[in-house]
Parts: sequence; C-alpha cells; structure tokens
Amino acid sequence: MKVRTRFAPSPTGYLHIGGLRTALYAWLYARKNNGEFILRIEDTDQQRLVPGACDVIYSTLKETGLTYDEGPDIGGKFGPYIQSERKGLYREYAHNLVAAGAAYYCFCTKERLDALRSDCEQAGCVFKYDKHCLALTKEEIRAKIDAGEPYVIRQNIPLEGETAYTDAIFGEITVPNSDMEDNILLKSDGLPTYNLANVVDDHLMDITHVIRGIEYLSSTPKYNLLYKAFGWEVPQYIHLPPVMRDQQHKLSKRHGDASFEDFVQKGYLKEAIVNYIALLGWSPPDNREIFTLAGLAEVFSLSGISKSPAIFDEDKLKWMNGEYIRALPPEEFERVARPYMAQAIDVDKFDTALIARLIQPRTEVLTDIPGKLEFLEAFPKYDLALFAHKKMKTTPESALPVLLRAKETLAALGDYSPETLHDALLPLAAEMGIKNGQLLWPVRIAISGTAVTPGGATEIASLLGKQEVLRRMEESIARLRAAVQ
RNA sequence: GGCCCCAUGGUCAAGCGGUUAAGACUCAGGCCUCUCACGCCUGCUACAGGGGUUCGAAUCCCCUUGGGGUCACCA
Repeated sequence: MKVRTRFAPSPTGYLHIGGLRTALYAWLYARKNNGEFILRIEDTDQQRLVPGACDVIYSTLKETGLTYDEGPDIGGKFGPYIQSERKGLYREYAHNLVAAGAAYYCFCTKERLDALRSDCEQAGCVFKYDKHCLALTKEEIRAKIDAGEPYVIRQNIPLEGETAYTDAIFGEITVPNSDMEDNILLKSDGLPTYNLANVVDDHLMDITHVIRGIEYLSSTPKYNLLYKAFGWEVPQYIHLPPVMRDQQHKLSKRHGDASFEDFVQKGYLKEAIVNYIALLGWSPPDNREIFTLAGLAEVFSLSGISKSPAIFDEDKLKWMNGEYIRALPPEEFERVARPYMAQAIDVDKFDTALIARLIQPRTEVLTDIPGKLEFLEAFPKYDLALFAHKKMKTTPESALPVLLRAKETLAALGDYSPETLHDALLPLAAEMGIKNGQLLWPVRIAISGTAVTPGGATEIASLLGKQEVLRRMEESIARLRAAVQ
C-alpha cells in the first residue's frame, strides 16, 4: 500500500516551528517511502478563523520546499481539503455512529454543563460528562429535535475496560476507558470537532501514517474506538515530542520565537531553519549535521526520532546559519546580503562585492550585517584609546609618527585595490623596522574609528577610497596631535 | 489531582547487557593573522537518586524525584 502522510494545521495566521517540524517529518516520511504528502486545513473552529491564514501555510510550505501532492490550493482526488467545505460529510458519518450506538444526541445546555463542572470542582473531582442524554428515548429525542432544540452528538465511550494501540515511537499505549470522556463529535453548529474530523478525513483521504504532535498521544484510543465503530482500519500512529523554549515552556508566539516567519525576519536562512529543526527530535544514522532536504529524505527514518521534548537552542541555529551563509556562492551571498547592507550604507557608493567577500565569513545572521558597516558611511567620533593595543604594543603616542608616514604612502598611491594597498603598506612597515601590526592597527583605527571591523586596514582603505581615507587620516592625526601634546 | 508518556554534559544527541560513554553547539586555551571572524588543534562538562535482575547495567525491572502531555461545542 502506498504511504500517504498529511500535515493538518489549523489556520492560525502563522506557522509554528513545532508545526513546521511536524510537517517536515511527515513530508520526509512520505518522500523517503515514495509516498504522497497531503495538506489539509482544519478550520472547524468558527471562533478562531483568521483571514488569510491559509496563504501563510501554503507559502511557507512552498518556500521551505515541503511540496505537497494534494491540497486546498492545488486540488487532488480526495478533496475538498478544507474541513469547513466538508461539513455535510461529517454530519452524515456522525449520524451513522448514532445509528450504530457508538454515539448519541445530547441536548444538555451550557448551563447544566457548567453547573456539573462547578459541583465537581467543589467536590474535588475531575469533571466528566455524566451520559445524561444517553438515557433519552427515541421519542424524546425526536420531539426535542422537532422542537428545534440545539444538540450535539457525543461519542459513547464504554465505562469499563481499556483501549490500547501501538505508536511507532512510544510503543504500546493503554488508556482505561473510564478515563475517557464522551467527547463531542458534532457541534451544535453542525461542524465536527477534531475528534470526529480527523478520523473521518484520515480514513477518507487514505492516510496510512498519522504523524502529529504528542498532545494526541493519550486521546488516540478514543479515535480508535471510532475507527472500530466505523469498521475502518486504523492508521499507523507516529506521535512527536514537543519543541520547547526551555525545560518547562513550549515555544510561544508571545516570545517571538514561535513562528517560522519570526526566524526569517531575524535573519536566518530558510534552509538553515529547516535543517536545524530536522535535527531537533531526530538524529541521522551517522554524525552528519548539514543536510539538504533531499539529503534528509534519503536517510530519514522513524527510528531516529526521540521520545523526549527537545529544547530549541538558538545558539546552535546561529552556528548552523553561519555554516549555510559561508557555503553560499559569493554572488549569491552578495545578493541576499545587499538589502541588509543598504540599511547601513549607500550601496551605490561602495564596492559591494568586496564588502560581501569580507562579511561573508563574519556573518551568522543576516541582521547583523548593518551594524558591521555603519563606520563606512559615517566616521565615528571614536575614543583615541583605541590606538592602544596590548599585543601590538601600540599606544596613541606611538601611533602618531606611524600615521604620518602611512599618510604619505597612502597619498602617493593611485590605485586603491586591497592588493596595491597591501603591497605598499607592508614594505613601509619593514622600512620603519616595525611589525606589520604596529603599522596596520593604527591605520585601521585611524580610518575606521572602530575597534572591530570586517577586514583589515588595507581592505577598509580600499572600500573607503583614497579621498575618504586621506580625509579620515588627517582628522585622526589632528586629534592625536592635540591629545598627545 | 487522575490518566498517559519521558529521563545520557548547559543544549541537541549516539549508545540497544561487556565502550577509555561518540559527535555537534556553547564555553575556555592555543595556532593562523593587518583587528575581529573564518579555519585548524586542545580542553572542561553527563548516564537524576535508590533498590533489584545479572558474572557484568547508561542499557532490563521496581520505587522515588524531576519534566512533558491530557482532562473544552480548541485543535
């Protein structure tokens, strides 16, 4: 039988990192097994509809390369793929369940339920629906429905016994029936709850492997009772442990660390994010860490999935993002970096190819690019103490004569390529009998006014150009003169 | 709280009864070097605790502790 997996998010307006990882694993499993990956939108909660939310899901999946074979926007032979468009179906199946005795009508009002709940709370017990409406006769039910009383359909769960199933990751899971509630299957608005919809759709859509979050681990027996009542074959279950922010909190929207988009905005490359989350909760058979999607699909296996929650480590993501950035072809890096350069400098005034070459190995996230370039656009009013460098044994005093000589050389030079500058300045150091660093450190400070720059004196000088270099040299020399005196 | 599940360094993790308990990130030190970074090398840090089973336990069992999940007309 052909493997079919699905990703079934609720349209909340953003794609949670944990959700993305679930989608990734479902996608990988399908691809690895030459199967199909389906996208289904679970929008049965009318209260939480967010306009445009589906588009976020479609576009994120496409941007990350998690292509689906069937889905709302591309169709497929098991459509529609949006649950609200399948309303009639669920109603029909819910009624079949009632006919089979596996479900029943419930007319209990919110008030009665609330009263029951608070009584329970006072008594210190856990609330569970009391099957009150199960006792209704056919006639009573008919009368209520004819009278237009709103109703829901509840699952009729046995009071005794237990229900078990085997999860591919966690093994055998057994839950006492008495712990399960007669959940609502069909709401009074005619739409199904997840309890019904996931079962009906997974079956109708021929899903063979249900890959989803661990929050469903202990409610899965209930769904299996439904499969059984329908006479359907249950799928293989694969529950995934959660992605955490720290030991006790999940990644949350509030903390700005929950959605894929948040990380893209923070300057992470899409490929790096996907690669990182693939490793959060799953490990490959070997020690590799850098994978393309295709590479992952080749080695992905359920046996590598771990059982315990994984804490999202942004430090490691940063490192991985750096790896991806460094691996980019130079032109490609320049292209993605350019908008970030533009935040700090006038990109038409500078040699952006050279800048790109300099910052590529120094960039971990795209967003730290502007900060590295500010000194190019505006010469900072720096502290003269910057001329002091312990290892180089330079001081503001020793810098002055060095700068005077360097300025002469710099003024005499026509070509300002890094190579020419290099070839002119190094001999000067030799001639002066000082170390390269003792010459180049003061020069770099004098023209950048910045302790740490992406590149050395010759490279910075090249970027700045002769005119600006000489201007900055003069200004620095003047300030030094005034201070040293 | 009931029920279900989990437990190797700060983090991700390998390990499937016999290992000097991998690797990666972080951190520290060093090399390289025109600053920083990159790269390269070295180092610090772990089997939650207690009982069993076994010739032998990180690996199997039990308890404790800690953590997660779940108990909605949400998914």
